[in-house]
Amino acid sequence: MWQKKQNTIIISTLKFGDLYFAVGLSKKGKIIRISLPNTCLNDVISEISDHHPEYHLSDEHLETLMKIARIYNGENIDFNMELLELDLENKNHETSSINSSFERDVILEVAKIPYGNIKTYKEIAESLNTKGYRAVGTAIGKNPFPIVVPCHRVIRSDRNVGGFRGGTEMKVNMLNKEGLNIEKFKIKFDKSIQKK
DNA sequence: GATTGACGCCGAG
DNA sequence: CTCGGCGTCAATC
Repeated sequence: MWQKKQNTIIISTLKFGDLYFAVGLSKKGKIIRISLPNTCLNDVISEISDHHPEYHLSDEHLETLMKIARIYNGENIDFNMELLELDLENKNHETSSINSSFERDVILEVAKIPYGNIKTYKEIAESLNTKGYRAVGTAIGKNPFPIVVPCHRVIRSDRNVGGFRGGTEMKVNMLNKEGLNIEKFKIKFDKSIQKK
């Protein structure tokens, strides 16, 4: 006689090539967290379950997972941002993914960066009218929706690629697949510099 | 309060 | 070019 927990989430996984992908969704069907790909299935699951301990596995949402995998592999595909849980209302709820309006504003700003383009942490900060460049970096570091919200397209002002949760290697690989030239972790001059 | 960041800038070597 | 040191600000302890 257990009770059905409202906070239980659904985790779906997909193996694409030799990498596993995972996505966590609320009962409402909104995406609350996306994991970075990994060769270890347990790792991609715990990347989500660490934040949402009560879950059950499902093999639904394969379409969503396929899209994520293809974007990761450098394809330019549309992703419906409406699928992401960006509300702050369930702050104390298990099914919230974003913790503050600051984080939300940062995520929304990063989401605007088009395929194959880059923006600096400083530029993101400036469009939010703050000088808290590091705070912006920290918020981006917590991005619950990597790949889909393209935090891999945010680099440092000195043109170094900067940090990445999944390791700098992964960030460089993703940018390469989107057509950017990188040498010694620095972005080389290319077409995408003429943004704005 | 004090410390910690996926940062930025400037000045010294 | 690389380093330190300091500015700055949100989150965390």
